[in-house]
Amino acid sequence: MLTERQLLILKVTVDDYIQSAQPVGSNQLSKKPEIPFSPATIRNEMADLEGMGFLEKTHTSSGRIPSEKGYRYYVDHLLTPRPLPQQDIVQLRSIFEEKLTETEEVIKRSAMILSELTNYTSILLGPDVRRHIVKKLSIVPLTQDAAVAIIVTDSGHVENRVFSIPPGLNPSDIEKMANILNERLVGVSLNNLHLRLEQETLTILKQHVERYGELFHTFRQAVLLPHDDENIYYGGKLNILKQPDFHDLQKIRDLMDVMEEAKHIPMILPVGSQGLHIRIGSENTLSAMEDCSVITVSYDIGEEQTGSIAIVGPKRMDYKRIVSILDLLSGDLSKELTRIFKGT
Amino acid sequence: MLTERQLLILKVTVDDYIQSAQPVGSNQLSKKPEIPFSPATIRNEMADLEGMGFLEKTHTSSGRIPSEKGYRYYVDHLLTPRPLPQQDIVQLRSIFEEKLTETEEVIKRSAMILSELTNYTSILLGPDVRRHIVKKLSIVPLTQDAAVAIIVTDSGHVENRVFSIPPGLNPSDIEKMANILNERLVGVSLNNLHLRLEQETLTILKQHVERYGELFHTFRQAVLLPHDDENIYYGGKLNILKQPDFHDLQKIRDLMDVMEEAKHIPMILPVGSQGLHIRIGSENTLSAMEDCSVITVSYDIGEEQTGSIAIVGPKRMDYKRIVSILDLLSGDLSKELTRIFKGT
DNA sequence: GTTAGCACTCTAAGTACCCGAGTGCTAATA
DNA sequence: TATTAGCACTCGGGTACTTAGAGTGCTAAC
Repeated sequence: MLTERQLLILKVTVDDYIQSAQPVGSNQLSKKPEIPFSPATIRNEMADLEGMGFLEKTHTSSGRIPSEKGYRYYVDHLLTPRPLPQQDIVQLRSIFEEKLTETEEVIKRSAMILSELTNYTSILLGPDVRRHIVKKLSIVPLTQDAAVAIIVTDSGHVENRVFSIPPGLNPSDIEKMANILNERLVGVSLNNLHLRLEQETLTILKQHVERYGELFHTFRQAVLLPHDDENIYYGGKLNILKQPDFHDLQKIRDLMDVMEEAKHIPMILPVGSQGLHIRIGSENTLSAMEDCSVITVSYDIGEEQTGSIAIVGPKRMDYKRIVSILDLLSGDLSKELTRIFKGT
Repeated sequence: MLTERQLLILKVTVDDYIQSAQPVGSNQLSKKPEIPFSPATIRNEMADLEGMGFLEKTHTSSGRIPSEKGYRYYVDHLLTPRPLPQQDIVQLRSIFEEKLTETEEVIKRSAMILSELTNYTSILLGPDVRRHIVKKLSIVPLTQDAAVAIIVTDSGHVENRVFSIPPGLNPSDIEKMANILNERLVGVSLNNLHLRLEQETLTILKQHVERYGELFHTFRQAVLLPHDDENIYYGGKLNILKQPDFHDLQKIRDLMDVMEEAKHIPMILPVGSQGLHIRIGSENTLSAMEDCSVITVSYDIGEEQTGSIAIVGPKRMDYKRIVSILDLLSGDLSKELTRIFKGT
């Protein structure tokens, strides 16, 4: 459908615009060594490309900029991932320099380095805590009527929440309850915790603990409240302000707002999907992101768990570079986190 | 030094500018009901006030805006705190609507409501975790060579960190160590933890635990790494983008950068000081904040602990309102958090 | 002491103008 | 027939000029 020459011109146009942020004209292009045609020829081809919807003009006599369709074609067919410069690789690997022992620390660091390296905003999603397995459960009394419940998972993650104790309860009952819970709930995933709580544990509690009802109720409440935003990590939130593509303060505000809101995260990062994905402009479901492109990639922890990484930038994003970076990081991160998780 | 009339004109000028963000002219002022003088008289007085450095002009024939000295005089002598509208009080008190059991939750909620109510950015500092008292200490083994150390404090705060276990260590030694640590360290403040660790605990460990050296070292490392940024809470970080006073993207970036950086927080929030403080423009130590005013207030938790609240906005900030809000919140927060802390 | 009047100043908005980069089309060229 | 040179045309952005309006400082009258 597209001739060789059109492909070449499309590619160079997109590359140039990504680099310069300025509409690309035929004269400019003709000066490039890889383009041996005259400006007039280029004009003809560009007109065709515009007719087919790959390029656009900002006004009647301006150079061309890629349309969303143009970007889409570019990333689908014209992206030749070049190897990352050694310096970038070094910086990226510096994430793992000091052997960190906590998944969380590694992910935090990744978010930071990633944003430094790309100048865009990075969003990392940690492994789904709800699939972790309970390793230990304790209840530590604080005062007469409050205690803190602590759940340690196999990944080293610690969930804790304060809950109130019904007044006048026998302290030994709390201990009893903790023991029973430990016996019954170790080995269960956080996901299934509330199910198990109600099924098995309740009947046993009934037999051993006085006034189990109130205690159980308030404990259950505490344990179930989900901290859904606690495994989202950001890097370079302010990098948006660096992009010349964003000047409208209102739009910047909307964009930053949307990104920080935990409930929007599933719309940005496709939680389930494997591999690398690119969403350009209006391909994003959120209207505040219609001027952005998002590149996402998943990574693995052990055999079962996954997390994901997103880079949010302008449509005029350096796709080549970001894809290379995310490819590399996804692999490295999988290895490192699997190592930590398995405790090698 | 200043005549009654000058005081009145200064006050009304500042009030008007705070409200409108536009330079205030003599005609405008003369139309206000509280100002019974002619524009010419006002011009004369304003010229005097400018001569004394309380007012400024943006250009030769513009109206006046307050200088920093003008704001300073205004907040020191002309601030007549009017009672807060009922609606604001209701919204503010909604923080405590659902009886939250955790200090952290209450502070988070305060930060949010505060930013909604003021349209500025709020920064809240929780009580200094290092003064909390160890209530319980556990070590939960995760894998062959990693365990998580958990410290519960009297406030219900839970610190946890993964540390690595020297290979080939006898698991029972870890248990022994946990027991010894618990015996010796419960009741000690986090502040003194490392001191006690080295003094008392070490000698006892020596006697009971084989290869205590490595284990102790890696545990100590884990426990001491301070998470200094974990008790800073923000509300309305993006409110800066709403202010007409801020249009320079570079300055906005610098400002947001500075505020997010935990190490700058002591410069913004005077940690030790009691009561309410206002810092205007260049009175702030950080140059990125030279166009901002910061109002801070402290609050108490129990008899010993304190936290602080800061509101960051433009110099043209609604001082009256913010002072009233912070006054009220500081009291309410002290009461509520003391209640939670004491476990009443 | 206060105020009306007036000449003056400066900004912001509007208009006119030109320059340059870029285009589309036509006709000449290889 | 595909490519290119030539040319008229378009449009944004910069510069210069004008005008309206809000505000000032000063002087003289009240």
